[in-house]
Amino acid sequence: MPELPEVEYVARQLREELPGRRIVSVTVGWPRTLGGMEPSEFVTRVTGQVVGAIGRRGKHLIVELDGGDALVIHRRMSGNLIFLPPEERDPWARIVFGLDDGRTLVFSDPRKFGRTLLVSQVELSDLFASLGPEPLEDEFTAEELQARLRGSRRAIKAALLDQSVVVGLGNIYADEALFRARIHPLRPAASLSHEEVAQLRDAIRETLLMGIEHGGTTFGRHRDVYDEAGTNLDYLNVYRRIGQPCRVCGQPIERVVIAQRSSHYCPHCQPRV
DNA sequence: CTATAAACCTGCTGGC
DNA sequence: TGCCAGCAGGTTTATA
Repeated sequence: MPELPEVEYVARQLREELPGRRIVSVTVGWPRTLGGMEPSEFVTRVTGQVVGAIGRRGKHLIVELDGGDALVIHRRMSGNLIFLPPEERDPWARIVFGLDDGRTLVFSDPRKFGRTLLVSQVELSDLFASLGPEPLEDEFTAEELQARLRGSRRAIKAALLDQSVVVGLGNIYADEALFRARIHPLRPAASLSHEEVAQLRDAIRETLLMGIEHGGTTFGRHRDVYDEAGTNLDYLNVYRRIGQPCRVCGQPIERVVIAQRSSHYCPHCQPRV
């Protein structure tokens, strides 16, 4: 579920809560969430650590620990990081962190696709080695994007989902950005003019910023750390609006499958030519 | 390089 | 009401 806006929103919240807090207990409810590390090693290396800076790279949330290691959390499809109210239990708790202020932070993940990895600094950079530019940073220019699309004949939608082209976009925001740029999702990536790439670059940034502003898109399970849903669903133009009238021209929104994912677009505003 | 399918998992919705 | 098919915010790996 979570794409860049949902991860960034939660990162900002954790930045207000976690730095300086000591992790006093760790419980592993689903070992595979650790991505191969033995639960005993994870618990040993995390327990007693003091949280440092909170970061984000693409859809990965980074929690620095004072010993030099870092927790890298990827929520994948259904994961949430939530402060669990006292005396409440979460049926989907995969990892539970007890803090020195008495609170409990839970990695809650019904579908179990999410990952909470403990990595050294070296492992961290290896993990991110093949990731593309951050779309909200200055490095993400139209020239940079065009360079990464050059020579690619696959559908632009598929290219936008590829985290080595640009990080942070998922199925919702890729569709929304293409609508905002008025580009059909099946257009071959390298067929976009420089003008169109420039529009797309701007559209990506605006779409993501809007998502962050609204606390992310919730149509299913996305919640922030206080268990609140985001409101960005109300502002979407095409995603999950099949058959409904385009907010710009009134034509019904259509669906096509690209890279095994539902893609939503307006046939009038986003011409195939 | 590109495309496609399957795998990893559980839960919700809609149709009959 | 009950059951089943289909679908869901992501990523990796295998196969053609």
